Amino acid sequence: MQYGSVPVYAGLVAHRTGIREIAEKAGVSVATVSLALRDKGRMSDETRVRIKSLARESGYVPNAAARSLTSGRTQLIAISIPGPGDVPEVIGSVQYFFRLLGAAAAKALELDFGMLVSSPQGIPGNAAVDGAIVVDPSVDDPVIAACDRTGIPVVTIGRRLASEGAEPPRTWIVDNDFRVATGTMLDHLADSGSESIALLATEPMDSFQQDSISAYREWCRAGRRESRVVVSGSPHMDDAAKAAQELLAGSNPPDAVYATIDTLARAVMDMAASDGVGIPSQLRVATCSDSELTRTAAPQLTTIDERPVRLGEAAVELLIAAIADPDSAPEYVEVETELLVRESTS
Amino acid sequence: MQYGSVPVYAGLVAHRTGIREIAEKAGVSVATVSLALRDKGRMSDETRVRIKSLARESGYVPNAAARSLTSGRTQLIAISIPGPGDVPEVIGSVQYFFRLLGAAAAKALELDFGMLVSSPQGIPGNAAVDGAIVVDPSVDDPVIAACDRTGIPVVTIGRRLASEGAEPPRTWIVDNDFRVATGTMLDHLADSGSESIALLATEPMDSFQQDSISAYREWCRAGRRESRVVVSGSPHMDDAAKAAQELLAGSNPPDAVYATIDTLARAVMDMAASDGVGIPSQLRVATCSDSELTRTAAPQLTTIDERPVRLGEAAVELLIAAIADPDSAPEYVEVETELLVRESTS
DNA sequence: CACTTCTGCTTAAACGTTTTACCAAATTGT
DNA sequence: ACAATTTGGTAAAACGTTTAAGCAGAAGTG
Repeated sequence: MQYGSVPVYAGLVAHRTGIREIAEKAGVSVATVSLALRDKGRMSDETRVRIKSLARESGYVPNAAARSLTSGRTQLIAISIPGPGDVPEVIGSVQYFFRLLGAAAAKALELDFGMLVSSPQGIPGNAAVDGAIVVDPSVDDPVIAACDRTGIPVVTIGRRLASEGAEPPRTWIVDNDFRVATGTMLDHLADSGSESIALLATEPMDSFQQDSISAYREWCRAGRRESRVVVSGSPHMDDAAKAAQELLAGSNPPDAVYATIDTLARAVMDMAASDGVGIPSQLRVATCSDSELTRTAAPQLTTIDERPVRLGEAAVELLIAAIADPDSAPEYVEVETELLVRESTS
Repeated sequence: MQYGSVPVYAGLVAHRTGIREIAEKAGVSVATVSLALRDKGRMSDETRVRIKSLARESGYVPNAAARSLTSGRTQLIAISIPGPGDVPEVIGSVQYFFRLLGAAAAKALELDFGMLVSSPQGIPGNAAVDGAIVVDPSVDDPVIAACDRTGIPVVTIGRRLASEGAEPPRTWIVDNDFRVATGTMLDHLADSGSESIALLATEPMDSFQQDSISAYREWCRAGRRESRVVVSGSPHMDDAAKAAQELLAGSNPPDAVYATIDTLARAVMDMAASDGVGIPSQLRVATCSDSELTRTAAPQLTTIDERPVRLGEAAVELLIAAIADPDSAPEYVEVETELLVRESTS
């Protein structure tokens, strides 16, 4: 019924009614229509209501390009996410990105903005955007550089590692406090009875792992414990397995491992299984980034949930606020992490 | 050096040079500049070259809104992907979507289009797009309905299940041939020595599983084998485990299972492990959607790779072709799947 | 030499809004 | 009763491009 009766695609694109036609029907000027629809200007209530209902009836949708032209705004923001290809398909990371992206898009939609997918290499050619979100910015991020050139605001999720010499441009930042999160995790492991806790990280190094490592070292120093950090060459399974072996094979292996990403945790679990080491009885394992994998692992993995949904939403809110008021000072917003204790540590 | 010396954000947005200023500098009219930059119109080579280099020097970027206004095109396409929340976070699905999205965005970029993330509920408010891609369309997809109303082309990835009564609107379709893929998989299992092969699927049902099931039934009939299909209530681990049990617990269990998604395959493997059934020696397991999970499972899982990258690229190419020529007839493009044989079946 | 046909531009309208400035009529204040 | 103010609008410019139409001079044609 809905389709089929009227051939919608007739070669000619459906004519969209504009402000002009509404003005004609209502017997007023286009200016009046424009003002009426946006609850501006002065006119009788009767006129305003009449225009609005007329607009609704005729299915009026304002032309985004025309609006854009006068306002100088596009109501579009770009989001740059380490894409497949750039990033090994670590399950936790992909799920994290996907949830973040979905939440950000939904929030943008709610605030009447569209979200453009940008590659980390740069923003789509001409598509002028009012601002950009950069997830896990690289040291010399091209998207940030591009925005900086045109003077549009940028919100990063995660900090950029400082590059030497160059003073970083003004950016708004949304991040977790991984120093606190790491401390909470280590406290939990210690409370559960772990005596020697090791940390397993991986190249490429980023602000998240950097923070975790330094917080770990401090925590160990404060508690007069020995610290032990192993950094895998890559997050891939083979490198991860090597790193796990290095960590566990020694004469006095740790009784707990905090691995910064899921493939590392998994490598540890596999190694433990093949050595007949019980989890959590003989070895506690925990990781960061909650995902389907950690929820359904056997045993289920204790993790830090970074709350990607909140990160995405916060970034969009911050960015849109910055767009609305370009003179506002950059802010730093912290999203609280949550420790999810599961079987692997209890 | 690059930053810091010049305060880029000075409250006032950086003035962007327009066609007018270039015209002034070059001592010609704006029309000439416009034509020169797009290799149109008649003018001396000298003038054209002069204008172009002037434009380059002054960092001219055409105003997208103004272009849009005259051309009626936005150079923007929307993509609707079952978002987190709508879809259980099945690892394979998320990785599939993520790769598809990344590839589609890159291809769009290459063809000078921007890609807008749209929720399955509808296209971002005013953001006028020239076309849309809908991944796994639902029966009464709101995005398709919206596009149909405004007469813009839609490419779906995966078919819509037919809804009764309503004739489906004209859409371009990109899909895998799951009938062929299923046949290939079943042949492989049979060639490996499997005598009784079962199929495990899940609600919600979609075109992909529907095709797989019917192909499976046909294949069994053709080979005079008994067919056995179990459909899980949901892709979640608990339901999947129940379905796996139902499949394996009987008096004469199958010696091979083809599970349509990874959580189902995983449930089967877990069940087998706890029953002490060897994989692949006593039970072969295979699934669809290649992901990090199937690559790193122990044993590694044989899967069908749907080639999400190719799907995404093909959809974008098709859509942009349809935008360029709105009168063209809808096409159906098939992306070949690939059988990835791994330990779990050999 | 008187035409036609190129060549290399220019002028101006158009795209669909928003916004500023202005105006006539009605109302209020004194 | 006259000025001041308020009400309910309107006209026109502006945003930055594209494009159709036109035009003067140069070059070619018979």
